Amino acid sequence: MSDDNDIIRVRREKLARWRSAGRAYPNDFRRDALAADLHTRCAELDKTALETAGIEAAVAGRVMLRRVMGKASFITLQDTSGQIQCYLRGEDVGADAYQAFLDLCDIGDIVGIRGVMMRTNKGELSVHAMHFELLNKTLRPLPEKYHGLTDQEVKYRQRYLDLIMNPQSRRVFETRTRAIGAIRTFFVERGFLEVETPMMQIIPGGATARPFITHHNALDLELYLRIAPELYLKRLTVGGFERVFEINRNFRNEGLSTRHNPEFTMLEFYWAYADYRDLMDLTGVLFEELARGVLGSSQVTYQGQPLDFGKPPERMTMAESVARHLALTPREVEDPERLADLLRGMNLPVSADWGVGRLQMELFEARVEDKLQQPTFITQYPAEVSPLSRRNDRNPDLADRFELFVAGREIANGFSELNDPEDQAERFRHQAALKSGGDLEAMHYDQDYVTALEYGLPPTAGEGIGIDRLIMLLTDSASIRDVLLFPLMRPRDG
RNA sequence: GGGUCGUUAGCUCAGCUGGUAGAGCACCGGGCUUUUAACCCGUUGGUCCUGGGUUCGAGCCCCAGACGACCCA
Repeated sequence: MSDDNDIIRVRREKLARWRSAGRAYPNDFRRDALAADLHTRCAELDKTALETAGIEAAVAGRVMLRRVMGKASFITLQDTSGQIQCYLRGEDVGADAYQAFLDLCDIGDIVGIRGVMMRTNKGELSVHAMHFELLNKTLRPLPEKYHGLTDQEVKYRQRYLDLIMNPQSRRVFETRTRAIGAIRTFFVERGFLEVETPMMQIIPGGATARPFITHHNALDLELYLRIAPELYLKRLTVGGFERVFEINRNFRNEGLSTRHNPEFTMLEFYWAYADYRDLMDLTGVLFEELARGVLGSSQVTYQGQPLDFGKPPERMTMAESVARHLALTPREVEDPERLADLLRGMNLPVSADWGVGRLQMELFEARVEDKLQQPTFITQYPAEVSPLSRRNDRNPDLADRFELFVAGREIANGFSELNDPEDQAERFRHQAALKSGGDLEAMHYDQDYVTALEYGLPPTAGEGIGIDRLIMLLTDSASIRDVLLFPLMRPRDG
């Protein structure tokens, strides 16, 4: 980052010469063609056909490569669509402009070129320049032209360099945008209304997580960055928006990892007169359509592992999955003593007040979760860890809830919503007790939300899908940082 | 939080058993009118991550720390 190396000093001198020549940082160059479009338009035209066609083009972009051969030069220009070669000669662009190119223009600079399409002897499509103009003299050199930028940290900290140098990185973020667009279309087509709900909340709700705290001066009020939009979206369902969704940021005050960034993007949607089984059906369709629409195939390769989104994901209860992966009998997997022994045998903490469901879930997280490679729905979560979920009709200790796992990771979480205000009040009281007992992730009691439920939430199902993790799957990215344009990084000191 | 690996020129990387700090690209000067990682000739450029220690002498060995990547919890 230092300013005192020779390369930057020389470039500053070139900038000074450009300024004194009169017209630095011009703003009037108008481009009429993109590199990729020129390649398409001229694909069928050979060298002689182009000579007679006389196709004119004005291109602009960043100089990525530069090959000077005395009185003639080639540069490789990169714009938003791709790259195109340009051919410059003094006798075409004018002696002064060509000299300015030789003296002032480096790799990385932004230039504008007007000329005629041609092909070189080797057949490469090029813009034969009739006009050359420097549009921005850059002061810092780009990363090395052949190896490019490979340093992970620099890619994250200076994403613009990554985007200039690595078309694969560009593609990841283009895919991200296309996928989110496809998700929007999917829900809009099915009658869901996209809404925005508060990011700054007086009571952070909708998930068990530690929030970020901030302060509103005028009201002298502690505010929390939201950990989930859930309780607001369900208020809207009370209000008669029977199908709503939101794609937006959540904030959770937890550590950084290849799967966690403190701010991340979540899709949540709520669907009145549906239940958690309807959600699983819809989710299977969504994932298949996304893979097909964005990647062109329902077969996805993630980190060398084939994933099949072409058929509905397998469904398994949590108890079944634990029994299967730990080779337990149906009787054993319902035996709290047996389950607690297993946990203790793995050096995992066990609390005396955990029921069978919670014990199963701890074993699930320890031994099963990361083995679920193919898309799999795990159903029947313990009600005690699902304070916003409707209880199962046959077993009130279980919730009508599922999570979707792909490549060993939780991607989605959905359930039939708890719309019994008295049960909800009871669950909040339990959460508040945990909170005062020191559980930093437990929920607050949200009276305003209970009041909304007292006006009547229709029977509703709701789901959240972690968009970043989904994009990781679709782009074969190993780290969440690879799908976030600006992941949180510890500041550099000095 | 634990483990492994890494940090050397603007960039990508070498650097032997501890003995004057290296290459390619970029930059600078020269040559070159269809090159394409252009090429040819000649230069310039260093807080070897930081701080201690061992040693006649440390990029290299030892200790501590910072930062990063990966794996694990």
